[in-house]
Amino acid sequence: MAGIKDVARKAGVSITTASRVLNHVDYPVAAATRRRVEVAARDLRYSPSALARALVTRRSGIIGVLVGDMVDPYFAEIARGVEDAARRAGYLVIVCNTDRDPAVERRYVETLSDYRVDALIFVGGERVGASERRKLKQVLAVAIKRGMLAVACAGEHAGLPAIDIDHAAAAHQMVEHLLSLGHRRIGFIGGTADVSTAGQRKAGFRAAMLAAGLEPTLTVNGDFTYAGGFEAARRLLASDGPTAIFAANDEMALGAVDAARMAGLRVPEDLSVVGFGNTSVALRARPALTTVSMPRHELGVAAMDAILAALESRVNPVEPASRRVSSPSTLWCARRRRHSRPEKRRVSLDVHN
Amino acid sequence: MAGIKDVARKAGVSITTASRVLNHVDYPVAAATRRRVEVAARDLRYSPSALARALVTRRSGIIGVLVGDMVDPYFAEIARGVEDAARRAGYLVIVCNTDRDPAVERRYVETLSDYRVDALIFVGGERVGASERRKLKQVLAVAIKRGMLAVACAGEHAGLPAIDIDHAAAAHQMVEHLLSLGHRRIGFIGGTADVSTAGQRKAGFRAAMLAAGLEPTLTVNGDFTYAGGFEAARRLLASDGPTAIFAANDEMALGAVDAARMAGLRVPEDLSVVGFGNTSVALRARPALTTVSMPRHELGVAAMDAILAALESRVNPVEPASRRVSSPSTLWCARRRRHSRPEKRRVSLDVHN
DNA sequence: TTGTAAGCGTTATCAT
DNA sequence: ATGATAACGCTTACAA
Repeated sequence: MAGIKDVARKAGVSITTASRVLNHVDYPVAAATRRRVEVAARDLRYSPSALARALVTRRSGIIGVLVGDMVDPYFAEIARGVEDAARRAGYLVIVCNTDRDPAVERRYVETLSDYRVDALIFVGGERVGASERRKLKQVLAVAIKRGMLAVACAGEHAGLPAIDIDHAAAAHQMVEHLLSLGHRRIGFIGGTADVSTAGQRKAGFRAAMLAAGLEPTLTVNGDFTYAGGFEAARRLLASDGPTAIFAANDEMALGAVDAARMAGLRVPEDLSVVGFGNTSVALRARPALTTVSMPRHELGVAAMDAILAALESRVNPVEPASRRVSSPSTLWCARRRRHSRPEKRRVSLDVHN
Repeated sequence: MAGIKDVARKAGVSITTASRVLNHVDYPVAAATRRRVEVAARDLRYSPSALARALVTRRSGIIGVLVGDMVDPYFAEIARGVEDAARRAGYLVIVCNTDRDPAVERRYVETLSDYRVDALIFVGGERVGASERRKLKQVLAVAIKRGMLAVACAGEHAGLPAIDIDHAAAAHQMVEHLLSLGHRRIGFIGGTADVSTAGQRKAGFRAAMLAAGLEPTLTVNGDFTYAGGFEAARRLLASDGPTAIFAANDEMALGAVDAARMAGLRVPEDLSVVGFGNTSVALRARPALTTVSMPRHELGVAAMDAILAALESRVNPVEPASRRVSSPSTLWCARRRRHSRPEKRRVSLDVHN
């Protein structure tokens, strides 16, 4: 394996000079010398040891991404965004599947720490309450104190600064959309209490209803599953017939659609059902679901960009300096009638601290 | 950041001794000394530099996985299998999205090579014909000569040994299944010619038909898309009505189903349609599609296991020694009639060279 | 413009 | 059972 030493020898220069030609594009080196080194490197198929380089520069050029499960498109799309942004900047991405297990997360954080990854990105909200969380936070705190960067993306995680859409604002928008369609009796199917984003969505729903002078009383909690949505909708429809149901995620919305049909209602003629997340399953449903679009790919890109910015300026992203990023969330509206165009509204994307 | 030096000092021993305690579990070290080192390491939160270690041991503990697009569940499931197996063995996985672009692949191979990853796993078949392929092969050849391991998984790639199901055998099985159902006029919708596995599937179809004394004349080529399957099926149905259609992938099979319905045929009563790949879209279709099950997760695991075995014995997986692995492919049969159980048949999984 | 030499944090080879 | 010390391949003051 040809090293820089070989290149230097073949070019008849010192290792230092070779290094300068190979790395610092701007460093003053005689044109002839530069040429010789470049030729030598090519001839020898010089492959710089990123390991050795990382050891001395204290920059590995590797980013660790922790996802629940990369097979889940939700995580995959975000991870892909991270990877795209990473590649553009010359970084590599290590993907870790944690299955949301805090113990696994902790072990990964330790290992990635050993590899001196430049940053950690936790994708998706954490499941709160687990006692293992404490250990994870500790390990993470140590890693961060040692200079490692870490952010959460699309969900809260270990109290890290988070790159996320504003779930409350997005939910707010969706309610306004329903209101503009003439709906007044709007039901809400929330998620489980242990997921922070679920609470934010519900808060947005309530705020929008109250702002319109309506009581947000028709709310039931689901568990993010199709079955949970089905059951929750059944309850909502039994009690006091809403004309629209807003589910905190698409899966539950789909369950609600079927529950409505089971109850003899036509969707969307008799009942409007909207979701959150614009997952592929929602788009393929018939009729397609109106849903809050989460720009997952862009969120991944934004997370990586935040890391990049911090890496370059050596500013910890925890600092207020880098709180805002640009990508918007949109409302993805299924065509309710022929010829109507999908509607889009902007919702700001923030870095929460 | 506490290094081994700090641990050694705090424990009052030499770096060598500290290293021995920390790594070689079996090396003879006085119990008391061992204890002191362990305590020191814990107190200092010693984080061994995997980089430094990799530099000297020439083993990075990192595996590079190249996929077309990690958002595609096809790739994601295989990559997840790789990651699962890697984690068990203490390896980390760098995931690279190539979008099947040979130029991107080449750059990734170079970069991963610089990072001295222990092995490369190319997931999914390559698109042949591109001129960039030559360069890729060259770069790869150099990397391999330098000791890097490389295999292909679920498709051929750069002539590398491949961990894959036997596509021809699987297709053969599927045809036999259709024959056992009484079908004689069986149509086949192939994939594009530039994908090697497509050719293998068609070969399996032909062989099975001929073995049954039937002429495999009803074959049309598609392009792996829903639309392609639709059009191909239209042609098949127009010419000479088959009672069953076997598509080289699920997407095309779905297109065929709709084409049949458009032609006034009931599926599966009037026409049986089967696919290949048991992708989620096939399983969610109504009625669910009978399809050849590709054990994607297991393929990923098998690929990683092959790498692991070679890594431990320092045997290049190209050698005939490690050609066979165990996981089987199965035929996933949708329930055609009530109460009938999904049927499973085994198809061997081989490492092709 | 170029070179010398001191690390970066480990492991590994000899000694003792 | 334990310890110097030389690599590993590179970057980077500091000189010249």
